[in-house]
Amino acid sequence: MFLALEERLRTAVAAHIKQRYNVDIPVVIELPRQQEFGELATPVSFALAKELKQAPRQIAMELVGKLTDIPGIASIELAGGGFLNVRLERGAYAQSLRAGESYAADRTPKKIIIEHTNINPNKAAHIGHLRNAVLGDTLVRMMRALGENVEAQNYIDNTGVQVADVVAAFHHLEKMTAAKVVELVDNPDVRFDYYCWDLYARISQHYQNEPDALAWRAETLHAIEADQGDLAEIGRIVAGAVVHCHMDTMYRLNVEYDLLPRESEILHMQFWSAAFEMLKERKAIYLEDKGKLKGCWVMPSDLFQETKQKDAEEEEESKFEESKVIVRSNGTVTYVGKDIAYTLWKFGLLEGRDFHYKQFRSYPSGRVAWYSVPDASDPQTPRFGKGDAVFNVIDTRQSYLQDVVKAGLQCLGFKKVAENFVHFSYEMVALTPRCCAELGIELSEEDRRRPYVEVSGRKGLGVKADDLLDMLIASALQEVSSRHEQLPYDERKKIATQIAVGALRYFMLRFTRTTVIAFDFQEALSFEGETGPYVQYATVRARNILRKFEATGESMPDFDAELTPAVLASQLENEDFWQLMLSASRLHWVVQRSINAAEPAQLARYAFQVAQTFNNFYHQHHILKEEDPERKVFLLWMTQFFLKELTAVLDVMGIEAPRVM
RNA sequence: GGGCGCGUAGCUCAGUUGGAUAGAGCAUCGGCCUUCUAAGCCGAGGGUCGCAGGUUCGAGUCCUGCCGCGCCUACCA
Repeated sequence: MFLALEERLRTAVAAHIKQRYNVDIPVVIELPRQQEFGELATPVSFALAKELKQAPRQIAMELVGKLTDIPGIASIELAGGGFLNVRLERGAYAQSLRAGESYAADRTPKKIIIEHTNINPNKAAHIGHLRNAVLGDTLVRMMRALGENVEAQNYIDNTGVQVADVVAAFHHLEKMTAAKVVELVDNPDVRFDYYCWDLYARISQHYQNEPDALAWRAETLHAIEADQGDLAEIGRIVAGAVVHCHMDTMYRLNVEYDLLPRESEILHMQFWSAAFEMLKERKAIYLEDKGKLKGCWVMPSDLFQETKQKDAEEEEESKFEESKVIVRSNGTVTYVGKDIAYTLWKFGLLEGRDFHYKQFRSYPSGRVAWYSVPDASDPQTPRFGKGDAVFNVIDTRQSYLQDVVKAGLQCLGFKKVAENFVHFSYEMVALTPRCCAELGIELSEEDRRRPYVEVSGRKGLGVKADDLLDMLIASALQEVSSRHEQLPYDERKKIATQIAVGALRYFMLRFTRTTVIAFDFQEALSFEGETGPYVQYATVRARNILRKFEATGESMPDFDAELTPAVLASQLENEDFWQLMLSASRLHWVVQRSINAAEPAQLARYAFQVAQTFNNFYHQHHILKEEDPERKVFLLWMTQFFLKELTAVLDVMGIEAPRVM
């Protein structure tokens, strides 16, 4: 609703400017800094002043006189040096909200592929992976809220170095056969992903101490690629079991997937050979015949890096900018090469190549996660891939590689496609030195002086996702139990879990993508202030009002009959009421803005602000004690409206609204 | 060396594609529970927006230079 009004205003102003001044300038619509200024504002007169060489205030005055009769808008006023402040028709606005007019996309949905999570299936998920999954899943939900057709993919690198290292560790350090590893997976007393976490740290340490052991890695990688023997078998077991662990962990956080494409199938279906032919044909890569990259197929660096002009001397010195190897001299393809092939598939550009699919698991929501298999697709398989746009949620450290992939698309002549290939990057989650101390991790003198230390799977340095979630649940459960002793344990546990997930998802979302999260237990475990539970608590308060009202024996009024446009208009003269309703009605507008800005943190911030507005309102107006019957009916409807809207906001963030708290 | 990013209150962070008086949370101090749940509300103190120039009606935001910090710059992924 708000989104539609903003759009209407923008169009009207732009049309008028075009007609009267014959100027095409972008009309910026913003929220006024202070609410007394109205609901919307535009500084367009300033931009126009520059264009027309006239005083902004003069232009603004002319505009005010002409911009009348825009439906839904009560007035436009001149303010300051030339701002146009816009006030909405409160009654009409409320009327449309009450009638349940909601956002409806008036365009055909686009197919959007969002890849996120992508954890190497060789160890438990940690807090860094959580940021990825929460950002990715929230992006998925935001796009769906705007009506897009979204496919959530979680890419499984089950044939890479990381899996190989753990496989080698099982074989060489643990002396386990494939059968023994299966026993371990089936042992209910062992958390397999945690076991692998420790094992991975162990073998990484072992490689450091005895570099000769690195031969194990090569041997294992070879076995996995050839898909033969006990090592390959262990590889399948490890990757398969750990993926299940990750899926369980993510499901605890309300994260669901549509498709798990696996690297083994990208190899098996020979996506690469098709991509290789395309790249060679388009001369995007060439066979290096000299220097240290002799024998490799490489992509020249100028294709994916913008470099300044340099004189010969500098060129001589520059040993850092080199071509990117796509195919190694031994003929094997690098990760980037595979990713180019996979990206081509995502856009439906790998003709004649597709995965085969089977069901991986189904969720209680009804969604089914599929995964790629080497042969024999399930006949029920939906259509995967062929995206209009692709978002890769990958941390910023991989920007370089994502640039190479994008350059690959451009070189192949897919310019438009490359524009719709988005690296949705974000900064890492690091540990504060204090956090390391709490975990009992010894740091070097140098690291202790840093603001934060990078999480490292190789070093086993990190906070596991499930551990953090367990801590949050335990903490929330204590609080819930102290407040609701009489509730059955299962119920309390369920609420505690909702609160824990709310706290965790909100924590991961409230930072903008470019901010390094220096993880701190105290901050992450907080349920007060700008947190998920604060927002959840506001919904519980609203729910309590409605519940208490019904407990008095009164039945809910017939809002349709009682809340006439005149009643709405008169009640909304109260500024508090108007601000709350306005604030709660902006979800789609905020989602659209968050997507435009590529910044889910804006949505989190909005949720907090709406909750804050409600809490303020809650303290000032006692609804159940309201004596004016008309006002009481109105406030009950407002409460209901607020509850519905804030619940919807939380849902876009993947956070549930608990029944009680 | 080059690329990307960051630097805003004691701490952690926002700052709406250049706009109106720079905002939150935490922490500190002071109020508010016989009230629809205090996981809350109200109030106070706290700022050279890293530094120096520039662009303009207007700069925390854009440009240049410098300082500090982080990441990337593999025939690993």
